[in-house]
Amino acid sequence: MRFMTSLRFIDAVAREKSIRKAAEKLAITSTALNRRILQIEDEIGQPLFERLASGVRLNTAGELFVQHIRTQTAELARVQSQIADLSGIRRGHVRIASGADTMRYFLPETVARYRGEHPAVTFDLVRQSGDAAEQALRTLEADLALIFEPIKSADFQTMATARQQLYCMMSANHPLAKKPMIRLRDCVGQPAILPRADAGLRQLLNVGLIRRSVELGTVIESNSQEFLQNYLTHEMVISFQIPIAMPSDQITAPANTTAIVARPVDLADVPAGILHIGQLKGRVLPVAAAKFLDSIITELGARYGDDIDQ
Amino acid sequence: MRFMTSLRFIDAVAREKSIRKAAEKLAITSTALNRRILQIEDEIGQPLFERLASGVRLNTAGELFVQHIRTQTAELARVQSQIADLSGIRRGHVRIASGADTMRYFLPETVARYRGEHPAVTFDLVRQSGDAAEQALRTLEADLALIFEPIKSADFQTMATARQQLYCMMSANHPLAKKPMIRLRDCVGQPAILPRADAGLRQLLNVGLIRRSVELGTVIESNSQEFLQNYLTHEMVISFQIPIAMPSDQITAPANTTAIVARPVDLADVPAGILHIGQLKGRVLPVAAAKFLDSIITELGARYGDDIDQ
DNA sequence: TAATTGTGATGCGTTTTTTGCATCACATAG
DNA sequence: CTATGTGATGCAAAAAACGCATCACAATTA
Repeated sequence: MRFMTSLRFIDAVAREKSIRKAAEKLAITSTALNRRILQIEDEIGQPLFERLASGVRLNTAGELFVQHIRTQTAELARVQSQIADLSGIRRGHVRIASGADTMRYFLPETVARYRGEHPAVTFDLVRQSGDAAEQALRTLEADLALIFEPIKSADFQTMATARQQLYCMMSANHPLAKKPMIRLRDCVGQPAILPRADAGLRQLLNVGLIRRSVELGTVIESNSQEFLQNYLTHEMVISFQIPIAMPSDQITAPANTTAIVARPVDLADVPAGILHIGQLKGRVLPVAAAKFLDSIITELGARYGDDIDQ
Repeated sequence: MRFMTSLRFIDAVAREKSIRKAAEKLAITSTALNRRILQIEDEIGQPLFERLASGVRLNTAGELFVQHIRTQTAELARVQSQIADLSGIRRGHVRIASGADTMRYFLPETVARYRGEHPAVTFDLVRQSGDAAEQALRTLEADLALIFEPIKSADFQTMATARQQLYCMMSANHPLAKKPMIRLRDCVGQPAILPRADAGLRQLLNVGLIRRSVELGTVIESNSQEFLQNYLTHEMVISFQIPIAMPSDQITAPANTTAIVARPVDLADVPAGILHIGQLKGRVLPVAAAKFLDSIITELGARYGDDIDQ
């Protein structure tokens, strides 16, 4: 959209905090970009940026204006999506910010099913921490966020939730694999490989560990789900996971049929965590995003039945 | 604002329903305007207008897009107003749609007082019927509307009301001027000069006349308050008015001290009408408009005390 | 029926705006 | 003090927007 160019540029400068850096990203010269900014500032009647030796920074007026730019951009996307929807084929672009949990199996499957019905809809899937995902909603870089546990922002509007019980993951040969249900006291001193502290799962687990005064032998911390999962085949360690991040056969499989097994952790030790699916409060989503949200809710319903909530 | 040009142009074409007519109003050639529209349509990916032999008309996509343009324009004005407000001096522009009643004395006085405090704020005051005023709010051509009686649209958000008793106006020599309170039966067959049917006052009066089975000798109808008022000095006729449309001395003055006198109509015959002050539902007003609304409410409170409501 | 009027679309030369290069002025870090 | 980064600015080239003349089409009028 040509008429949005100047606004897009200002947003870019605000994000980069530097005209030259933003210019490079936008593939224009800094002079052209600088002039566009000066022109808008002239039209507004006062500067939007403070000029520092290290670059630029939004002043109060700039904050207001950039906020306006972002909502306007999102609104335009919504209207375009709505217009495209008139022609029958659903078009559009859906931007999702989510933790790693749902990126493994849930989102690939759900997105694939949706794209099967609406091939003209494209997706952005950004894996990030819960805090970052909430921030992405606020800056309108994302339409939807899927966050496992704690929701911190009052701007987050939960559209659906799913209760997720904690599971203990280990090699099928692991002694604990014989137990159908894991108590935290069984894990005392067990070598463990855990997600990093910014993951909702880790925070949930920590609460349980403190409550039961259990200490694990944490040998590795990683924010890579792939690493956590694959490491289990190489060393006798335990890990933890929630169902939505596990392939469907792993939960139900009896011992010794798969290399890695999952055993539920007693809810008395660690209560079920909540996976929140939501958007920015008060925002009207583009058609494609709204429909995909329906799709997510349907899929959660099919998987977890009573454990989901709208 | 330069980046709004194309959008403003499209809005103009939508209103004029003709590219050439809009071009004339915008002081450009029809070719330039036509090309801008074609360009936007190209970017959107589908036409916004139907081309007819008599001009153009918005299609469904166009309706959506123009709605977006109008809200964005209003939003931009709000943000600009907010930014200007940062610098201390309150700037901005307030657009008011109102019936004739408040245009006589109330708005001139209230606007003057407000501009005394905030000289940088400018005003548009459009006198129109209640229906037209509601329409102006919807198309975002007005920020505030003052409407005496019936509110028809669900999009109208009442921010304040003032009860207004009907008054009978006449020359001080008129026989009815001797009565301190007018009953409708006193008016049977009286030559009267009334506002036209689209005025809220007329509708209110009609209900009373029908209920009491009274017929007036309606000799003149006019939508000009000036005419109604001034005609009373030339012929022995009665007219009707609400307090807000009368100079302050006319209500209280005893007979024979002014040429024209006002006498209240018994509330048992004609109930008090409601003056509604409101905005488009859900809209966030620019700073200047919001503050002026406060000013209106304050002024109403000072004049009518208990008879106002928020 | 034919002429006229009014509509939006388009080719082309002109004007205006935007862009990029080179450079300046300034602040900060080494 | 020098080196390196920043945003601002003069000037010429490139790009976009504009206006004129004209076309094609439809509706209205004679």
